[in-house]
Amino acid sequence: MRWEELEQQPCSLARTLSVVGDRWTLLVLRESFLGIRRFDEFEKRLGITRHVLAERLKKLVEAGVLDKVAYQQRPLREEYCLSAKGRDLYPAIMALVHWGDQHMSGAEGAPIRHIHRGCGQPMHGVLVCSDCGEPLEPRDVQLEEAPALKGQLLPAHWHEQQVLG
Amino acid sequence: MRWEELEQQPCSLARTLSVVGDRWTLLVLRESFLGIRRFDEFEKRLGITRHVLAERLKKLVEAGVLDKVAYQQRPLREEYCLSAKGRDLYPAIMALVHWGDQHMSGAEGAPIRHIHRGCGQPMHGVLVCSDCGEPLEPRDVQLEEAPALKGQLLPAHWHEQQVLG
DNA sequence: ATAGTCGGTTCCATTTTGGAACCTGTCAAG
DNA sequence: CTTGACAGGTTCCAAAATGGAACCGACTAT
Repeated sequence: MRWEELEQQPCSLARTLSVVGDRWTLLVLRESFLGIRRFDEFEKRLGITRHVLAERLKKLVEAGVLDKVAYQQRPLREEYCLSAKGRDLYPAIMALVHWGDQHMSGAEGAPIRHIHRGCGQPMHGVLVCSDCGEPLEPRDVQLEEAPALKGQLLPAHWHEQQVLG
Repeated sequence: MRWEELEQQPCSLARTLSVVGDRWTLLVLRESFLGIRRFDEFEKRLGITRHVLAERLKKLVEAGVLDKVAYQQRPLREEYCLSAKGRDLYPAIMALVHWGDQHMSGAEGAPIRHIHRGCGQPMHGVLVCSDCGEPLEPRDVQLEEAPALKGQLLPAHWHEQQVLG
């Protein structure tokens, strides 16, 4: 499988990774969530090369994750703003950040604390079932292939295994 | 910034990406969550080259995300099992999958449906506040740099902006 | 003796990245 | 009216990562 094929794969993870699955893209989006919108600000804050930054921004715009919006004419200057589709990546980014907080922090603890304005407390994101609200454990989630893909996605005998923690 | 420096950065997202932030690693972990454990199974199901697969598995073992466990002697054969640290990536992977389900599915809908065994319903993961249980919106989360890093992580005037959706 | 299995390693051509220099409009200062 | 600065790129080359295929080593099965 090569990279261009990822988007075509019948797997939502692969399809997501075809948009955000590389080294720099998620860091660009982190900056977007912090309010960074301009080329040179991304460049300064990330230390990314201009070449790669231009390419990533272009891809994110093509994917509809960022919108290119003019903020002045003469000379034309545009900035990159999160679209609704881009903002929907927030849970994924928070989940990755929380894993880093848990498993990759030194003795000093997490670099950034998150305070929920609703309740005023330090917090982290917890993934729960959209139906019953219980925290999700891998073992509690049963997978069902879409009818058209029966037998193509899950390993043989998947239903007999208790593999997920 | 080059890639080896990522792990050293005072940012939990960058640190997480130093482990799982490349094209193939998350797909390897997807297979792990489906119960795949052996080299040749990863290879067959992913279409990854043996070269890259060997390197990714080695990195994941070094990072403590997978454990290398012998399943036979003579000849020694080992398989790669998710550790607790690896299983903690489940929320992040589910969040990425859900984004793909929402934004990258064609007319046929999501390739895989998730049923919560607890409540028996089709569901997806929702990220909620660990303290009050409300769904998380970017605008509701206030960021505070750790004392030692004051002024180094957030953009100037971050607190004056309403940027996040 | 021969073939097959599993888990790799080696080699080379192609792609992607890092790093620096250069380009294009526009304004502002000297 | 020349010089410099600024924002947002593009171009070029060397270095690193990847894809693809072949090879290897320890064993087992026929």
